[in-house]
Amino acid sequence: MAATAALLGLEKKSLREQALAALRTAITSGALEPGRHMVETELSEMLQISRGTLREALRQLQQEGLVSAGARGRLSVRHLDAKEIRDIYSVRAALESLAARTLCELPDRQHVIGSLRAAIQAMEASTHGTLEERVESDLDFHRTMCRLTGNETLLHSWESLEGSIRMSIMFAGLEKGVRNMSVDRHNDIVAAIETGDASLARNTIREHMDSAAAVLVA
Amino acid sequence: MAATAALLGLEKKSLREQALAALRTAITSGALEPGRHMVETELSEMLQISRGTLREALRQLQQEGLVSAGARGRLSVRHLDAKEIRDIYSVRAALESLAARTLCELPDRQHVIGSLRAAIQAMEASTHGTLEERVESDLDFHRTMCRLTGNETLLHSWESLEGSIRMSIMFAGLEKGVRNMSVDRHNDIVAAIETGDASLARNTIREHMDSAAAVLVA
DNA sequence: CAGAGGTCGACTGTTTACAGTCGCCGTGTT
DNA sequence: AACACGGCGACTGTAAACAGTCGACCTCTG
Repeated sequence: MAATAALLGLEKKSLREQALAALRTAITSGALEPGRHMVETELSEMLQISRGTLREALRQLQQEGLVSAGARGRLSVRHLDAKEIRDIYSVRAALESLAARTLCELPDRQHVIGSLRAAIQAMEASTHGTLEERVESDLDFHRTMCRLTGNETLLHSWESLEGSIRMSIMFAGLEKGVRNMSVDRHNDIVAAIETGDASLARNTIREHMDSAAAVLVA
Repeated sequence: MAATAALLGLEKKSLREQALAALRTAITSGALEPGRHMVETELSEMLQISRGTLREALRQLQQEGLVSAGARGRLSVRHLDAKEIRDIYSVRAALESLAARTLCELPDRQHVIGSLRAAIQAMEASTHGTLEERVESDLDFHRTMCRLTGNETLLHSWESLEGSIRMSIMFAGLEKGVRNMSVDRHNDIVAAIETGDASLARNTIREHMDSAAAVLVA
């Protein structure tokens, strides 16, 4: 059946989406170092796709803030300085505060709490995994939080920022980046949401983000 | 000199940017009604550009949430319901709260206050103008607020939301949309920022956004 | 009449080709 | 030696062509 492929995540993505994913990974993994000029012909050959298809992917990457435009449309991998990382985390904090607050106001939070605890368990499971895996499970938790609000716009805004967040972590070094990802902190967030105390949840998120940003730029 | 053209805003934009602007206007003005299927060949002919160029613009529009993808990559003009408008305004409130709070924490706010008052004067000047002009000057004020923070990520996130905001106003009807745009309310915001009281500024913004959303979905 | 199959038309996904522009570098001039 | 100039190469902007897919409608068959 058709749904099987969908359930298994095997639906064949368009070349554009594959290219987009590949480029995102290449940038956030550091394979394409910050500041590097991205030559369309070069990349299209590298990814084995046409320039037209590549350009569509680049537009999306640009919107996500992973590449920035220079003179005459020349694109290059974005370079983040300390201030930009702080700025990114400010916006991230604002969005996730909204998420936490929204979740606090839901009448029935049991399902939400369950999903979040499952995400935390996934983090625990990856504690002794690679740094990349730990980052991944951490971002999963936060993305899940945004998704559970049911606010598509919020989720979309967060996902638009996700690339920048990844770059921030990568830029500061994965070791540093992972330092903020304690299970305890995330349990605090879930606990705050469980109480339904919106301002407590908001403050918990904010502290989490502030300390994360502080560690990253240190 | 080359700078002259730049200063006058006369630099020739790429066809993609022109197309993007044209499509944005067409959608937010209602010329392309919500739900309408956007046929690439049709639009490229209408705009007198090639499909490749058009597709790049469409990718950006998609990222901004003005068009949504259906089956097999079919794009259609996004249709907003009441919940989505509330959701959009929740995110907007979160972003602008951050903006207001950030401005409150600036050591020297005189320049900021001046720019914001100028934006309000522009609103006053358009009080008896067309509805579109009033919406424009209102959005200018809020965009300016985000820009003055110096947080490029915040500005970018807000601008990504701008199209959705415009659609919300358009969808609810311009008459309704304009109802929130009193000069007084905006003076309150500036006054709050001037005092430097971050939580006051935040609450002022939130109330402004909440009532705006309430009027729009009423 | 119902249903299987087949053709057609409308789109999107993707590639290839062409045009314009800017920087670089060698050459010739003063 | 310094500088103006002109050809060359590298890229991006734009257009046009090709390929695949899905639904609609029509037809043939039982």
